[in-house]
Amino acid sequence: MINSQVRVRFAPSPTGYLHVGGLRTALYNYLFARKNNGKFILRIEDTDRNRYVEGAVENLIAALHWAGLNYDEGPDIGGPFGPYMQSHRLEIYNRYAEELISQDKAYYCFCTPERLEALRQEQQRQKLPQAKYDKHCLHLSKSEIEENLLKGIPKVIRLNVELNQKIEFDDVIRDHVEFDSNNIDDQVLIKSDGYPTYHLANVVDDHLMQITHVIRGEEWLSSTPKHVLLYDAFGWERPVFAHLPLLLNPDRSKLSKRQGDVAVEDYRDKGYLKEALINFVALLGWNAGDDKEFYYMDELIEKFSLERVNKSGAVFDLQKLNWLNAEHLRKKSDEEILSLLKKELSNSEYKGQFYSDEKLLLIIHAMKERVNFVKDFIYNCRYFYEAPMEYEQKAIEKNWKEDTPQQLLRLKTEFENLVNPSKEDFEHALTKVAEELKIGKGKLIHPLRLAVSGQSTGPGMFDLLFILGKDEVIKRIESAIKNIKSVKA
RNA sequence: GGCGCGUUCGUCUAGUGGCUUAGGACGCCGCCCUCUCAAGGCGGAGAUCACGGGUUCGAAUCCCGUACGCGCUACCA
Repeated sequence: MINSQVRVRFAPSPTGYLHVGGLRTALYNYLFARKNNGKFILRIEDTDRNRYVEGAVENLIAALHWAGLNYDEGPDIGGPFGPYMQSHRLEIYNRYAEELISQDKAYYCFCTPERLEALRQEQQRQKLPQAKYDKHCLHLSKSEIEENLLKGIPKVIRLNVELNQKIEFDDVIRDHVEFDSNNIDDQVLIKSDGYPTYHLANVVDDHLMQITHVIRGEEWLSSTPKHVLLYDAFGWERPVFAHLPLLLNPDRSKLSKRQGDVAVEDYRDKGYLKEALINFVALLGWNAGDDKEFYYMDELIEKFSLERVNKSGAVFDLQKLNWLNAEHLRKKSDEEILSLLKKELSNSEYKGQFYSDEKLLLIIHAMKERVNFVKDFIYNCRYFYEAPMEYEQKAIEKNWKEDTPQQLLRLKTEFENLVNPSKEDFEHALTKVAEELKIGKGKLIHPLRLAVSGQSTGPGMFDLLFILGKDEVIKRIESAIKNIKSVKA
């Protein structure tokens, strides 16, 4: 072990999308691998034929790539220990299961689902503390087994769990954990369709792929004794185990679809930045021990350690994610945001229109401190892209008074005299009007803002006017004056 | 039911026997800045550290018990 390289894997079953809990598991594996100059492997655990979902693997891979969790070996890129899709490794599992049988550490079981069901019911009726298979087929004679096999009676292969054994293992996160083998069922290893169960496939592959650290969700803690038994039965060295705390709904149940979005794709489509999602999810169950909350991937790699992972579940709090998203967005350069904004625009109702990079950059600069998402650069300030169709009702009542049309008219003529006005020119013009009318600048700014943007909030007045440009400003003042008359009539 | 794991402000968490009148962050509230909204700055409310016993001069921190929550208990992963 001293010289062995760290090798970890993310081993999802392809359910159709990448769960955010899965994203965090993948992230911790990734961080641990990168931190230790190890390898990060993607392995698809598709051993349940009933759960086959078209395109699921492709989705999973796309989500992982989007998040920046690039693996060193995997189904699409191969590697020295492939194939990385369990459904392509069936012979391997069967070979190892047979090996166990030859050593009496596993056995064929021909029991029908009906008998199993009846057994379960009987055990329940007797209120036995634990429902387990009764090892009926363990006691079949050699000839009976031969005969059943020859007849082609459906069979499974079960692990032969010895009674009265103490099974113990160490977990980086949970410390020492102990189980009594009397509580452990003779787990099915190979199903009647010839596919392995998770337990066998997982252990065999982790060994064959030379996985050194098994970092997975806490839901696997209870099955770890079965895995430990398998490692021991094969005479293989156990990996280091690290069982991660679960991600929870606000009501503290396991994070589920019912109570919100759980797919990484959902968050991506809602406009969350991958940097923010990664940052957020990394902090759900781990921290460096200091007050730092804002991280980029390379800093996470540098600081990460399994020892500092928490034991208890963490609620997925959208408000904090939103804050992190805004933080990450603000930290981006205007040029970086520009390309994100252009992509967003090409998917918006404004996709046919042309907006120069110059103008877009001005919008970005003006709005950067006021947005949480890239799409807010469009929908929080539509007035940059089109003249207002209507005016905020509350703001009309507050800002548009009897003398507003006159004042706007006065501003309009003043603006008309400007030649290629800068932001400052607009400001001087407005100041001049305010002085002439003997009123505060605010008295002009608020009605003007409403006239020109339809809203009562936004970036600084003169930034707004400058970005819109003289001609557009004048046009909007004119139509606002008309609207005031009809509104106030 | 059985087995396992967990339990510090609403949420994410710091804390590994004295530095703690339990610190930070999100959210909330207030003030400042200010043409609005943000951002930023300052401040506030918010946790008898689940509960009960021990150990100790001293416990959120160690031990035991209880409660509650979650996970597993499939030829699902």
